[in-house]
Amino acid sequence: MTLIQDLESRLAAAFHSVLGESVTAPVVAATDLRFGDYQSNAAMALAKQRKTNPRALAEQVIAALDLSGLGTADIAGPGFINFRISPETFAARAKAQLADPRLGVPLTGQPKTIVVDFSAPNVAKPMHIGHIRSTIIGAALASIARFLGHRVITDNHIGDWGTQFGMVTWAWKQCLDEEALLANPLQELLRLYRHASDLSKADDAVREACRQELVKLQQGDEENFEIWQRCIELSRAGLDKIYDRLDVSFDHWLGESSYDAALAPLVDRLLAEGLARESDGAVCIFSNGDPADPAKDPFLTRKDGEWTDFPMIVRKSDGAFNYSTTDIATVEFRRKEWNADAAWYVVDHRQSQHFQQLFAVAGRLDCAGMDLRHISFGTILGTDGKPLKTRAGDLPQLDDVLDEAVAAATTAVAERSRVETDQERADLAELIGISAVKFTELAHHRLSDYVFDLEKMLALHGDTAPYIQNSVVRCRSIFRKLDEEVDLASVNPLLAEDAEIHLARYLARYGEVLPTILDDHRPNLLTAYLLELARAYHSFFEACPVLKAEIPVRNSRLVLCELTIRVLVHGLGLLGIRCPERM
RNA sequence: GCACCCGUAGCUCAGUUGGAUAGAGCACCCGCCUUCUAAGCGGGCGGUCACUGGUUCGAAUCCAGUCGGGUGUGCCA
Repeated sequence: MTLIQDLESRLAAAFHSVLGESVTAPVVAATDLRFGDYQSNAAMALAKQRKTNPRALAEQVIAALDLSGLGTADIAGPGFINFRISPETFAARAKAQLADPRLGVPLTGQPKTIVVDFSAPNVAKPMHIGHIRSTIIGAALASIARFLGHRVITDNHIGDWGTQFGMVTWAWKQCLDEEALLANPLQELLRLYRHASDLSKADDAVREACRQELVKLQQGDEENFEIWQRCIELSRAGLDKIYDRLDVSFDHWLGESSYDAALAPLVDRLLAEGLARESDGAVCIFSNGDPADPAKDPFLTRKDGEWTDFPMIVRKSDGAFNYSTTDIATVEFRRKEWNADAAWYVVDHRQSQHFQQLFAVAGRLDCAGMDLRHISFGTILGTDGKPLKTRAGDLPQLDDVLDEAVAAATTAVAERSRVETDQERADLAELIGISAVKFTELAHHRLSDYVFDLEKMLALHGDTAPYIQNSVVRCRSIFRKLDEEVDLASVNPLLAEDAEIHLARYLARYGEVLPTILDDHRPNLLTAYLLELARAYHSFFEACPVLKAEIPVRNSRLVLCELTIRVLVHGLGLLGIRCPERM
């Protein structure tokens, strides 16, 4: 049980004895430590409902409140109830947390089967900087949900059956450079894609030819299928390399092509059941009048002063299926085969309209009970405040960005690091460079656009991954210099100094912070917490010598050190970030 | 036109169901390494939370409107 849970149940009991009925009395971490450790505003809210005096109610509740073994409570202002946790309580918490493999984090009361759909790059194109948000946020949310006790299935729904394959296939037949393909497969595939893409923008005949190549592929043409297969193999190897580097993996790689066989029957069924109909040669799903407000209807749009149809196209007039078709087939598969209760789509905000339609369609099918979420995110900007691009006007490739980050980290390591061998320095630079990129990504609110600034990301100080990693490294250094075995499990910590109490206070919050992340799918709540904890540790480190302290105090401090390492390493681990031994 | 997202310190960003004097980091200024890793610590400077109304004991947060920015808007994904 977390401190908040403990306080809430005791507070609820006190309210019950005063009011004679059950009420919920939320407790939150205090907004300002001057007021205490935790606070509840419940007396004000409940007094308002009952039209009584909030302060008087709070006083009655406090009189009835049993906080034995926790701390004290008092009333402030119009009726805030402030809780002050005793150092002894924090000490006991630290001891228990150290003995708990879950570090004080409760399991969810309602475990669900959740499919997390993230990353999902288009095959035949190298991953670019835009893929990093989905990949990093998705991986973090998946591992957090899993740790909290959900059954999580991660699925890389790669784009391997869409229009870009028509383009690549067309260009492959026109101008494939076999030598270049062997030397650098992804670059050659990208060249082919760009070649076709550029030409088809200017030339309708090329555009049509590309479309036809896709139709042939989807209809089982042997030559096109062979080309497709080779593209997939080559691309997959390139993608694996990047995922290794990012330390990201998936339970499944069920791309669009996995659903190929389901597409035609799906469209037939939609037609037969009257859920879709033909329009301009395409098969489309239209509004069914729900919701009644046309502004909220994802199948309507306003044009020339009238609400007009904005259908979801499930079969194009050329006969090919598209993204919408595979997505409907995919959600049905996840429901039926995996028995999923929920699916989280970690995809950028520009596709929100698509997901509104998809979710509405799922509701009309057998997926009605599923909790479908579009976990959208904003755009990555350059330092000029505009969407990040290379000089050529494309998005920078992810591998190049990671290389740049590692190069910057290499310089920093050369200047600062205490590690000795070249190999250690190279490993450390790779770790720090990539950690910094990942952490920066996770530290932002996912919905806001953010400026991608390598220099700040790899800063030697400030709110960055290295700041947290450094606190772990400093902490580990103490244990390295400790010249005896200490049985930390048997230590009963004593907390006297402010810095010790403050550190223990933040350690106790780990189990309170983690579950809140899933309320709105916000990994940045965890980065903020870890930064606070690292800050508390650095302050403690300066103020409270460990090895020089007398035995009982020293052992207390060792408990705090060990627990800090565990929480920081665990928290960073959930975010997909490792800690070095030294730096 | 319509829909969605955003507007907080010079810069980059936090701010959990509405809470108390709105917080970090960077930059700038002043201190701290013969003592466990200075990628650190302590202190200072810095904001009319875009604007206007409303809801109430209380609003950066909720509602309405205005201004500014971004994104999407029938066969791309």
